[in-house]
Amino acid sequence: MAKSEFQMQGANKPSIPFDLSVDNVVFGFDGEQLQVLLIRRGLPGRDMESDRFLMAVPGDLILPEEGLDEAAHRILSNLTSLNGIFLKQFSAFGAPDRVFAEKDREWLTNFRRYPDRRVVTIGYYSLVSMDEYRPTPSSFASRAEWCPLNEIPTLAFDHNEIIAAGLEKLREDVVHHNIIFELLPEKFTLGQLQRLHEIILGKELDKRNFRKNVKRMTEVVPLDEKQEGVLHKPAQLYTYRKPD
Amino acid sequence: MAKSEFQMQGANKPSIPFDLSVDNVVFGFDGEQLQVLLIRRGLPGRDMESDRFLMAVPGDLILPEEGLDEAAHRILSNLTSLNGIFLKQFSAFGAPDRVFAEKDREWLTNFRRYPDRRVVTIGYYSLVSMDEYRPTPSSFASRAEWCPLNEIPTLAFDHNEIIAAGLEKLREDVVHHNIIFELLPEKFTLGQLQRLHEIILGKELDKRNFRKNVKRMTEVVPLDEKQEGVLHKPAQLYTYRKPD
DNA sequence: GGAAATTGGTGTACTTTTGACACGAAGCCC
DNA sequence: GGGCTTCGTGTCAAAAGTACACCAATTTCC
Repeated sequence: MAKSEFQMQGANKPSIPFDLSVDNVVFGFDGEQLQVLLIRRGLPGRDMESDRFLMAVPGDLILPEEGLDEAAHRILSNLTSLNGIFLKQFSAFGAPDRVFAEKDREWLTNFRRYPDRRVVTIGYYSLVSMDEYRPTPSSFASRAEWCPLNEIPTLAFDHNEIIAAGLEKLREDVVHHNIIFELLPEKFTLGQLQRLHEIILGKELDKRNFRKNVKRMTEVVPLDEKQEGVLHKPAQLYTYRKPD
Repeated sequence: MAKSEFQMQGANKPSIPFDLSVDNVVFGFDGEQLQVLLIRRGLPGRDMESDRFLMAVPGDLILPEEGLDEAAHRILSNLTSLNGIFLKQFSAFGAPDRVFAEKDREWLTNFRRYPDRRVVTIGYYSLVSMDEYRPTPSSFASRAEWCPLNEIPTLAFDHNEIIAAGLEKLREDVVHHNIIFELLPEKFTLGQLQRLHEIILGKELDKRNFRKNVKRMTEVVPLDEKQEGVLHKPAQLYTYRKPD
């Protein structure tokens, strides 16, 4: 029927196809500060010392037959060996020139089959406790390292922007979705919980008021255990029980 | 350099390219209920009565050189003549088979150059006052109509899901981002504002408490005007002044 | 064994916000 | 003028938020 009429109207001009990718902003917490998981691109065991390519958030192209969430998990697992962690889609990034800066050209031509293709990426963020998940690089990651939020260098593509947007979304979600517990070890102290809130929200909180509020949350339950191996009074340990 | 090595590792398997689209969930409010803008697909002035194709949310493929937000505005404008309205990206939808249901096959083969291509779509939602924006169909929309939220038929692709997800996001944003004023005419009464909240949130609110809260919002300012042409006591009109 | 250093853990008084609740006023229609 | 409809207002009690200071438990160092 009217195919040609519609083509004239712009309904299907796109002839240059898109590539689609996923980028994972993984936040980690070590009890002190908030960090982001970055990879150094290269070959594992070979380009360990190379800084020829910019660091990046772990991300890659989506395969033709996988869903978005599925891709995010696979790619994170491929590059960093982190499996089964919480990942949440937060935004798509699609500026037409987002991968075409000069700084990214060499990498693209070496590592992508179609280096001139526009790439739209779906951003996911994640939270993990740094104690419980140790990333180890593989695939095209020669290294996978935690980097403190305020020491992030210039990254590949628009990854600095993506991290900023992920952090903003994280802040929103922490307040409204109890998402913060994904970032803590299974057993945690109220001190850790409070420090984490303070770091994510970027402001200090009153200890007594904070604890008053936590005690009102029935999901946070005290354990029969205390902290060990610390150089001060050991704290009560708590855990988070997900509501049904 | 190592291109072939990486290809072996799956870094760039995708050979089937993706198409990328935008879908706009436009919510409208008429003072009574919440509606969604749907298009009937066909040729304007020709397929007016045809129900051969399912209705859909206004969406289309992104052009090779336009940004995502840009695409969303262009497409909405093309299909419905709605210009310059608030649009906010809320989620990407990328199930591998999302456009391949039987119900959608005929349309795809007629209207898309590559009907077998996987299509990932970026969802945007929008709010408009139905008084101020009257959609008129064009491009491949033969009609553009408001449809009450609870009367939405089975739509094309996964558009029913997209609307549901958009509504959920809208609910979140209404509470935290003063987004609700995009949906009201420039001048509105507190009664309208309250009804709109009630409809979006799906619960009743106490009138006096509601007004107490609104009066604490400095962005909502009373005008020197009253409602006219209503068959009861006319209400004070207010307007919303965006903060800097 | 005692002092210093460090973080853990607790309660009270005040202010602000939330939530429940009922009735007269203003305008239209007849 | 009576009936209908929506507008517009205040109070009280309960809950939540905020500001604030000290002793306790443990390790380390002497």
